[in-house]
Amino acid sequence: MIKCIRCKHVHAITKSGIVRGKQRYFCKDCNIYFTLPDETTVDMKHKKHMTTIVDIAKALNVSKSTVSRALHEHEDINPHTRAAVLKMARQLDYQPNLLAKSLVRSKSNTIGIIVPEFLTYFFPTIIMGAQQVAAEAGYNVIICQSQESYKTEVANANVLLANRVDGVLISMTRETKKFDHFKAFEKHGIPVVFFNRVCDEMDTSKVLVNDYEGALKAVEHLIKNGYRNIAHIGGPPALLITHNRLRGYKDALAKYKLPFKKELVVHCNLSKKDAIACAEQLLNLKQPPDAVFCVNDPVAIQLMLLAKKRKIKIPAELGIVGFSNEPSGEVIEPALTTVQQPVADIGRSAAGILLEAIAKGEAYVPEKKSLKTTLIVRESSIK
Amino acid sequence: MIKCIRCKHVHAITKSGIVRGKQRYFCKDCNIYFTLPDETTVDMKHKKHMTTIVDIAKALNVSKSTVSRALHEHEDINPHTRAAVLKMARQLDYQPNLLAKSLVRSKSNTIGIIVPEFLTYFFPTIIMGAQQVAAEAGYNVIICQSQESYKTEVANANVLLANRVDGVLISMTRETKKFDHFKAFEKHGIPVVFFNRVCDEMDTSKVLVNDYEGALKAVEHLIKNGYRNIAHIGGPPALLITHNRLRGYKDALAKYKLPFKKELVVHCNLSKKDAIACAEQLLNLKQPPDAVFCVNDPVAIQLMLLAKKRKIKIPAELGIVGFSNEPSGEVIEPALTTVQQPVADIGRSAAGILLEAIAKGEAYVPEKKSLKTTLIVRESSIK
DNA sequence: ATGCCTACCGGAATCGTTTGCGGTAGATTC
DNA sequence: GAATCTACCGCAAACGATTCCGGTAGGCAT
Repeated sequence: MIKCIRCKHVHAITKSGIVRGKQRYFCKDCNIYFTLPDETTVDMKHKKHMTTIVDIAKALNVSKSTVSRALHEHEDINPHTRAAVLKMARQLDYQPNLLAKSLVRSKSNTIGIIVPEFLTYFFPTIIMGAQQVAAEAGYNVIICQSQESYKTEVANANVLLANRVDGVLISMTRETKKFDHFKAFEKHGIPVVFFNRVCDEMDTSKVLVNDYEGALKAVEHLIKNGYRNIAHIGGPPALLITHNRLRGYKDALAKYKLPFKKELVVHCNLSKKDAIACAEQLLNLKQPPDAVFCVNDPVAIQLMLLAKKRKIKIPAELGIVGFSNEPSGEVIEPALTTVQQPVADIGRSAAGILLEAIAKGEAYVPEKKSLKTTLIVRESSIK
Repeated sequence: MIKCIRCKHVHAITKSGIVRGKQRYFCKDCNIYFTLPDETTVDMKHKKHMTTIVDIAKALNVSKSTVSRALHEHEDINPHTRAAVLKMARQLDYQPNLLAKSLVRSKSNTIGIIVPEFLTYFFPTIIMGAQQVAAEAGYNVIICQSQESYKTEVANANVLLANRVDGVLISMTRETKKFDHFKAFEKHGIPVVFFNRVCDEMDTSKVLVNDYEGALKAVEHLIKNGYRNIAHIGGPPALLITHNRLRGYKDALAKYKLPFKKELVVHCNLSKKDAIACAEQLLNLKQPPDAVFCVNDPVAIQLMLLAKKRKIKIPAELGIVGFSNEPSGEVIEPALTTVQQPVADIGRSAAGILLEAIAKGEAYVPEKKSLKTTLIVRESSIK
């Protein structure tokens, strides 16, 4: 018969429905409902248990507060107990549970990064830089790829929010036009730093390279080397870099009183295929350029490949300058002159600013940082 | 005068030392110690509060259990209350606190990745692949760079342990000879999958590319193209890939009854400097090789650069094959023949296996996966 | 002996969830 | 009409830390 779990009697037991698959009983004496403990499931308590501070506390017969204090060089602790705790912690190889710590401190020591993609060397390098700085400060990094899609970018933001990151580094999608998902961070006091693809509508810190200046230097270099009919293969119009580099190109021409011819400017969506198309378009001109400033190195390389195929002599008949200094530019012949961006520095700067913002909290005032570019002169641009 | 916080009287109060900078009192009547509440610190409770389930619960006048259940399509919930909860959650724009969830579930939905470096395109691409499948399964990724240092690798492992990751993806340092930091994962039931630089001493899943087969194909290709005195620049002896590629090299020679000459095999630590040194060593031989199979593309490129400097004709006088198909190999002249590895697939496979291991728990049996390579024939190896 | 001090230690609340199980109202059954 | 059922809901205990503050033992002065 069924015994009441309290009075241990059997006389006043009645059934009382089935809950969650198990028969429930009611003891009229004790006025209590109960179900029988599950006999089937054997003690599967053999889960790999990680040692906690209570384990240490028990082993030493002290309270967990004491253990916690010992582990954090709190003043209210006897050096002897402290030593004992430290020793025991090592013995049981204790690993603090950062999740619990984050929960109670409401600080996760984690920063989030949202980048549009991860394929080129560009973003990985930035992330590496950021990760280095973060790691030194004891921060972890959660990385999200938005895949150039607004929708996943919003999802990414929510993931980071849900993980209670202490700050976020963002390079936007090229299709992002609404910014509520970014503003959500601000609303909760989570600092945000944009890099590269920045958001003008938000009053946060921003890190980018001085594209304008880089482009100016590049084109100026071509002019100084005797090129006069200089073309430009630009990037997609939606991107800020496109405008800035184009502006640098124009201003360099203006500075040396060279005419701006709009047939010498074409826009490329940065795919390999389109790069070749743009190159062809320029080389097919009745009056083809004697030099081209390209929006980035891959485009420059496609142009160079095409020119070589057509037996156009580089740099004698065609000077080429790229942008971004990718490894390939170094080994191609002739070696590609390019504008180097301090890629890892972008990540480092952004992370540094972010950590500062996290530390200062409310008191922090956003800053804009513009990183310098340097022209790397190789063979492709020296007549 | 000082009033007792309980009896509100002043007659039985005596001082009782100073704790944490504040005067403490003792009421002999109530037998109670107390300090005066701090008047100075004004209510700074205006911290940005994120809405929690109790906020929702209060707003709806239900218990937090009900809210939790409503949010998780639990069966014990009335569709109406569920709808109300969902609506209110949206109104207050509730973001679940994953830290708290992880704590109680003892499952963080996070996987860790330890890679030796982050500079080449190789590891970023793997990570991207892994990150993709992880994200699809709702997992976050924490990335650590060991910087090819055993010490930081151990530190990385501890970080991941402390963050209670559910699983780990590892590509070892080349100097790692002790594996306790890896075994710690096993001890706590955290599955580990090695990729690329695997650890033979551990009985876990491993993902790598079929280096042996790739090397075999590469050298066979050289032989078929008429090269007879084929050298090999290998990697550091500590790495498995070094052995496998060397084995492929040897077996290819044997297959075609070509003699193995040990002076034609040199080992390179993969740095640029050492690559040049190795290349020089081979080219300086009394009887220099007529072809070289290199452990990877960067090494092959350094060799090619040196050979070109010495006016050695490639591929006529020297055939070269690399390994890993890096972008630079495509633009160098002559274009580099290489063995392509499915890089992103490594990450995807490893992450897939890891997720499976996490899901199956104890029941999981480790597997070894070997990914196929493909030989990409370009110009540097066709006489 | 009586205050008051210092130097520690422990109890308990808290962070935001999940979850086992007890409780209850109203319907249904015998 | 009593026993039993269904369909919910709420209480409270975890999870593993941190931290506020009360408690206590022993020392020193008066």
